[in-house]
Amino acid sequence: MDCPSRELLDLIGGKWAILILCCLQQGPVRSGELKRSVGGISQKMLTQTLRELERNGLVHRVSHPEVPPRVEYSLTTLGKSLSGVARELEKWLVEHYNAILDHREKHAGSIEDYS
Amino acid sequence: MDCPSRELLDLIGGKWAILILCCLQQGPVRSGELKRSVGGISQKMLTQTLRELERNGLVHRVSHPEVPPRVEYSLTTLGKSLSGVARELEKWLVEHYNAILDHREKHAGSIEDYS
DNA sequence: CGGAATCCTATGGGATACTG
DNA sequence: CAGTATCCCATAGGATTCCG
Repeated sequence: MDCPSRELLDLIGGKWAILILCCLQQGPVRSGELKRSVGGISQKMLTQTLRELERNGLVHRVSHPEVPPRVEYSLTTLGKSLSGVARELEKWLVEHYNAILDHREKHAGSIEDYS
Repeated sequence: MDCPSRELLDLIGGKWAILILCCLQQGPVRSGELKRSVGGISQKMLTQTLRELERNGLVHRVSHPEVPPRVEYSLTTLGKSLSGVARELEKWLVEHYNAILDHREKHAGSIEDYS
């Protein structure tokens, strides 16, 4: 079974990629601010995830040769189009999240209770 | 930063969930056949993922009281609607996958090469 | 045949300290 | 300030075996 969706999930399925993409939707953001606005992300994962996004052409990195250093990240065209997809995901979830929660509750404990 | 997309990824971000949902799109499939048609999945992950999908109301499980046992899985209404979202993901990916691959190649080795 | 129960490893990800 | 380098752990997931 080959299902391209899987590939996409490899791109954005990590714990932080989507959050970062969301944070970049408003325009260029510099590293430190990005870290704060994502919230809870470690320095390591911030860099690592950004490198990955960069490698896939979703995020653009600009390093200003100043001191102290200043680095800004922004979405590429490709990244913007992907964040559009992310909004589709959001949309689906907010529409159906209650249904999921409801089902979980009904299912809590019982095994014989199908819907 | 809260981004509902993340929640959805928790639902289907695993290694197998999407594949299973795809395999169920054609209609009810029994366990063994599902395992074969997914390909490469272990017994453990098959059951585990199905239980999770079931728990979230995406998949429906019917056990026929026969011997040898026969169990069939199918998509619920919710599951079907989700697999629709999956197709959106697919669509995006097939449209942009080459762009991603191209970018990766250009990026291979160079760090200073932005797009 | 469908699945539960173990055991085990690979790795995603966190905390921390150090550099330019 | 931005990033790298370690160290460490929790857990996702694979292989295998046993049960109705």
